[in-house]
Amino acid sequence: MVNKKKSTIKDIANVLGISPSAVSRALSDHPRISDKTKIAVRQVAENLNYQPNHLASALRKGKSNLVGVIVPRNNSNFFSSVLEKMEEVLDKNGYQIIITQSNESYKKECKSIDALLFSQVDGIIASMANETTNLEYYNKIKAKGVPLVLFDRGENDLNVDYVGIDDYLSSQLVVEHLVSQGCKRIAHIAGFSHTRIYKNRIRGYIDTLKKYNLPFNEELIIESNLRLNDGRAVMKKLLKLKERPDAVYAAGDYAALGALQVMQENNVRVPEDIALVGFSNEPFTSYIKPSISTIDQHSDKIGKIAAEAFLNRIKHPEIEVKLNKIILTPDLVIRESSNRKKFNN
Amino acid sequence: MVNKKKSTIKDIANVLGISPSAVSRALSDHPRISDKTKIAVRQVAENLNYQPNHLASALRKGKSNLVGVIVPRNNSNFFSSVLEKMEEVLDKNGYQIIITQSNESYKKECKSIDALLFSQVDGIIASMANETTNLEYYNKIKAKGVPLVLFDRGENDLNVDYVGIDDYLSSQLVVEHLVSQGCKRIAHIAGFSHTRIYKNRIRGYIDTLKKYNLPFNEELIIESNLRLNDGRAVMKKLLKLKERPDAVYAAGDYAALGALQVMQENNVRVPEDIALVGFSNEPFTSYIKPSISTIDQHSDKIGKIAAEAFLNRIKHPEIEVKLNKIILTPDLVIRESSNRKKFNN
DNA sequence: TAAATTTGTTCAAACGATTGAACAAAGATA
DNA sequence: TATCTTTGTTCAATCGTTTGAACAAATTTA
Repeated sequence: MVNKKKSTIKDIANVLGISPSAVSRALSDHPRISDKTKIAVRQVAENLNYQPNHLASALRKGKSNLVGVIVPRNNSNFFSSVLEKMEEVLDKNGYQIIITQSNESYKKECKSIDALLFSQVDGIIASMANETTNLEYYNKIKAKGVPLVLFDRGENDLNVDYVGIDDYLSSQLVVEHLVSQGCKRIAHIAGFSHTRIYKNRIRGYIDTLKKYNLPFNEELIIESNLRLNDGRAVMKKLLKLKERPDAVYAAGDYAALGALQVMQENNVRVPEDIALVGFSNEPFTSYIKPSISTIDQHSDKIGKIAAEAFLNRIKHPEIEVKLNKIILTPDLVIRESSNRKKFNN
Repeated sequence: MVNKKKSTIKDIANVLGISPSAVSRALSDHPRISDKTKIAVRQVAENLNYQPNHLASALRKGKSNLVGVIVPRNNSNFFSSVLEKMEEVLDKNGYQIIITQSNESYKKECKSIDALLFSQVDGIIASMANETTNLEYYNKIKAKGVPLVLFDRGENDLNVDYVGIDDYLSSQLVVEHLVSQGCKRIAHIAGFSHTRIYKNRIRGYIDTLKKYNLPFNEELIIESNLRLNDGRAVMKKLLKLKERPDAVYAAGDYAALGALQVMQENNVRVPEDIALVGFSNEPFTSYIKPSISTIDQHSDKIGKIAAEAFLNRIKHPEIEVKLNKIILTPDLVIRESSNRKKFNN
């Protein structure tokens, strides 16, 4: 018969006839405790199947060793890859992750923040929902003195640590590549410009067009939620233009996929008639025919750096919290959907 | 200047000149507290930006309102969809989820279990790693008296609640469908048979072949990890057989995709030369050309039912823990990769 | 040998919320 | 008016661990 009652530090103390504090110190390897006692305590702890009560120590120590992470959705490879790396780094430092999903909803995001603060997390690492424009809730985190790190989707106004890639440069890489493939009328399936990262991608797109003296055309840039169906809808509009584009740059891979489907349904050859580039390097972009060129965001690095930024804040609480941006350089992955010259590699 | 010190029940008591216990009862709407006091307490709590300390109440009450979830990986749509629904149901009942990933590794799974028990979770909902055959760690959960619910990947020997689909029936549906399409030599890219679900899929496959008097051929069934590259490798082997199969049933969508790639690279027409069916209804199966027929596992229902099974255990701890299987009926989603007759719908 | 230091341990007060029991005041009942 | 209930609150213990301070015993130093 298994004993279901959880054993405590007190039980160990009773067995050995010493005080609970001695046991506590023995378990945490306090220098003032004799080796003899330490060994005995560890032995008894093992026998009693002792499991320290995290709640009690967290309460006493004022820290839970829990880190809350908020992601818009975790079914994209980008986020699950970021999370995996984050977990790895934090785990090594004795922290555990609580993951919550905002599902791109502002309301859900607020609930997540409340839930995390309620759980007494020692910090929050978040990527903001698309919908979020009101920063009140994020300021609540700061007001509580809980370290906050943003990644991918962040807002400068919050003045906290941020990790992401250079979105402006990403667009520049994409447009320059398309230009090198001979494209002259480049359309952009954009994200909503109220979100900083999408605004930057739009800016990069427009500026680079100008740099190459290509006409910037209002009708070639359409903002959307970047889901598969948004990509489809936008592409249909683009195909209806009197003058079709000869390249499409989508600010998200799912939108790019939707666009590709519509092009294939309309017998548009990719990349010969219209070249296509996506964004995020979701795995499926390499699976399908034609494979889709895209921007790689270094998800593993982002996860690692965000976790380290948090750890740094914890280690040096004296350093004033201020905007501290870490911007990674994106990689353009050239695949079939935009490769007209057929490189030999 | 924002006050970063977190306010406690005591602070509220001080402001109002009442005792902390009165405040505690007021906040939990105790009938013996006057409405006047309740209103005043809520008012002050609001003003002080009071956030209850979950650790303290959890410690006192002996329950954390945390549920640990272990998934092999959360980058598949199946698991993220299960998780989403689980979270929804548990959230409504005041529980929060801590997600950990085993990455299909037994060692990581043990670490996850320890971490969750350490966090004093009130229960664990898990889908076992492929690698796991030793149930010692899962028994540890039971020994601690922590409710355990398994989903998708589970073991009967643990004698706990289990939610999953009927794997045997899934194979039956697939094989019958392929037979109806005129296929006679059906290969199976199988998962490792030491895992119960894959064993059942294999059994269903073999039995249904027999039912239709089709020859069962050892060389047509190959076990693997079911990743994309495994699918590729197995398909290459199958194509090298003197007598090629005319249908391939893969026990996972990624393996099916790998197989599809290899077939396309070898100019095998799908479904005309070889029909293909996958398993799990990952979104990409509907995106690609040809779209892949697959088995839908009702991920949302699984998430919901698993969460409810946990809640039920909590509500009725007196009921003896025993094997309680809930088996859902799978749906076969017929798409282009196996549809030779071209239905008109 | 007395005083100072080191070593190993215990004591008791925290951490913040909850809760059974106690109790005074107000209202109802006899 | 005396007694019983009800109402609204306080007291004090508790959950399991941590930690500053105290202290006795052993060891070193003067």
